[in-house]
Amino acid sequence: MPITIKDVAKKAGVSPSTVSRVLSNHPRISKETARKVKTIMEELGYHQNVMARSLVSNKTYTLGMVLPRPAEELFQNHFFAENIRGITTQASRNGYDLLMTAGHSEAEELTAVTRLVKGRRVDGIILLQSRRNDPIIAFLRNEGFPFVLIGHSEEEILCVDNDNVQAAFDATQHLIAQGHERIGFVSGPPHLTVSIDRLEGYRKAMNGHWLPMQPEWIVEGEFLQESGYRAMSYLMNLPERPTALVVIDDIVTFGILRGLNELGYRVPDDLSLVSFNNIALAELSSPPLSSVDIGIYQLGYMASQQLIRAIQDDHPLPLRTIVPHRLIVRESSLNLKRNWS
Amino acid sequence: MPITIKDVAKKAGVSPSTVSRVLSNHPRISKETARKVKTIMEELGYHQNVMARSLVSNKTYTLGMVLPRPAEELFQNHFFAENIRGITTQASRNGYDLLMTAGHSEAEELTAVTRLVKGRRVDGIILLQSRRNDPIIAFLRNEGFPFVLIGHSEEEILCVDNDNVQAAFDATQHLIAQGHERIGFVSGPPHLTVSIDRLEGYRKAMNGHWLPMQPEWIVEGEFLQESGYRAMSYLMNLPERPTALVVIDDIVTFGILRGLNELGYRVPDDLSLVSFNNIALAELSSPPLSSVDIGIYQLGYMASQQLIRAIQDDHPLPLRTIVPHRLIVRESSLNLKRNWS
DNA sequence: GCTGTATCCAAAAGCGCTTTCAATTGGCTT
DNA sequence: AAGCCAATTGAAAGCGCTTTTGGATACAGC
Repeated sequence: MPITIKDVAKKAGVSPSTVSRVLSNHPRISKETARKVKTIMEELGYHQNVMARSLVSNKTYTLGMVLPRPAEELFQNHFFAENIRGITTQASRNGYDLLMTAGHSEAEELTAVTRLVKGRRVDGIILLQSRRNDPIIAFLRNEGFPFVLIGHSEEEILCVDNDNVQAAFDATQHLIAQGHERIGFVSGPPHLTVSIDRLEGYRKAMNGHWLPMQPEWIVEGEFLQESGYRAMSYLMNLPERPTALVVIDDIVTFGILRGLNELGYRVPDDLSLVSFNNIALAELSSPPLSSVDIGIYQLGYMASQQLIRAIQDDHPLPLRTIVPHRLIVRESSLNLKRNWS
Repeated sequence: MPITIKDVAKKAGVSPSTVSRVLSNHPRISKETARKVKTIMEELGYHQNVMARSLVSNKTYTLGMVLPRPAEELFQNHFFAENIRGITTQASRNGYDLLMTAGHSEAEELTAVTRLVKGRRVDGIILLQSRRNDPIIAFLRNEGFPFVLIGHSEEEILCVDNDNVQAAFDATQHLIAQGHERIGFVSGPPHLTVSIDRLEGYRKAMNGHWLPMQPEWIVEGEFLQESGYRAMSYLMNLPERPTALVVIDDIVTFGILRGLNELGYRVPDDLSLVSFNNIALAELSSPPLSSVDIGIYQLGYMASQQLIRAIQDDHPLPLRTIVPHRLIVRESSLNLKRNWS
């Protein structure tokens, strides 16, 4: 039988309401009473029943999240783990926990979110991926329920994202600074905003330096190793091939790297490479990859923060939060002789 | 104002208790009434308030978990993501959700767990790592609160783990089958059970085939790339060096691989490698690594399952669940000429 | 016709907490 | 001394649900 505020109240010789007020640091309670009650709580080992509090206050101090379905494994894993870390850190700093639920199909995901929202299980929802016309977003908007999207959206919703145009611009700029003039771009699926934005950043940088852009230097693919492999063999067989590549994702670069290895080309001597996301592996590959760190931890951190703000005050927030990126230069894009220590 | 069972009851012309019974599929309710009530619930868009139910039934249908603090990044990320996937899949299949909370120090972790347990926030706890004399384990045992540990423990608690002796035996056996006789073992920190167990498996396999074991072929280190690098340079400088290695962790193998690369050795021709955990990267490296898949997803899955069983029925369960491993043979241990397709 | 026994449902208590409303006190003013 | 205000606390209602208890109805057996 757990200890309740009644037990504390009785022992302290006050009413349950007083104990409750002590719990929530109510201002109109005398210091003396507060201290006395707190002592008794310690003594009795009292702990607040969260459910009961939630029921009456209609607040759960919990953020909800639907587990993303397995997608591009490697990046996803890294992204997911880092992201969660950011989310929970900021959440727990504000007294919130994170509730996760799984959905193995789009329909199930919606059901799960509905259950969380309608069942008053959480105070807000964090969304990790958005599809076009996402029914979950539609549902949440319709309910007027607080939520934040980590990623890009055209819609008028709270979201946290990177400036991908600028990121690609920076990456390209870096290659240009290393003396490259023939720079290619290995993109992802062309309908994704991230592909579009990064391509634009690449274009901007190239144009800014009056560098020619051959259409055949721009290749589209998936976020897969194979895509990189294929792009590599295509590009290296061009009569006038690029000396450097900006690549949409580290995974794709691994494919390129593997292909180059097989063909006996060396990185960065024969081809310099810069890609995106700076997964842990980027540092471990040989040579280590230059990569744009998109601040995954911070994406989670900011999302959590913005969501909690949205929950707590009704002031309209700036809808879009941009998390800064950072180009991490490693050997794959350095115009130096390799220098293994 | 959300719709409650009272609203449903009124509209259906029954009492709230009847609605409640319909919700929980109480047997003593007529099919007809049940159908009628369910129709009304649909109509009104009723959803059960989870908090209220939890309050009275003293069940939350939630499992709790403390986020591991950042450790060996790469493996952790992979492990964590896969693990969570396993946990939530099985949990949601049983109508449970997963609540995560963060602790940035050991003390904070304990506080967090206390809050979950004493605040009746969750029905059980999943622990991801165990230290010697883990205060969290002590606390949970003391409370008699259901929990499961993913990993090894000497104590009499519910846990889910691999058979690491057998796994190492299999890995070594495989190398022997490939014709190797001089096989080394690159271990992890010597006080960890996982290191001890895997070393034992290696020994068993070697002894089983009457193969000599040089003490200098056994090297201890950390779960770090650098450890592999160092082990490699040590081993390759031995007068009688091994032709194959069993390595405690894929990350360590990456270090070995990098070192070998620098020195111009080739894998598997000059040195064959088998390691553990089969992280996503193992497949992507060149050459792809042979690795023992320890079934991370299933570790989570089983942990979730065992915990829910422990929560739901009081029957004593088998304390230890062993998740099967599987050796994935890739090029790093194949005694063939490399054959890139 | 009366009791027995199923079956189905309603009434009401209560889970542990917050919060409104009112009561009590002591110190000040007039 | 009466009145008033502020500060502090208590009583009680109620959040939405489950569950116990018992009432109503129907039908069988005596």
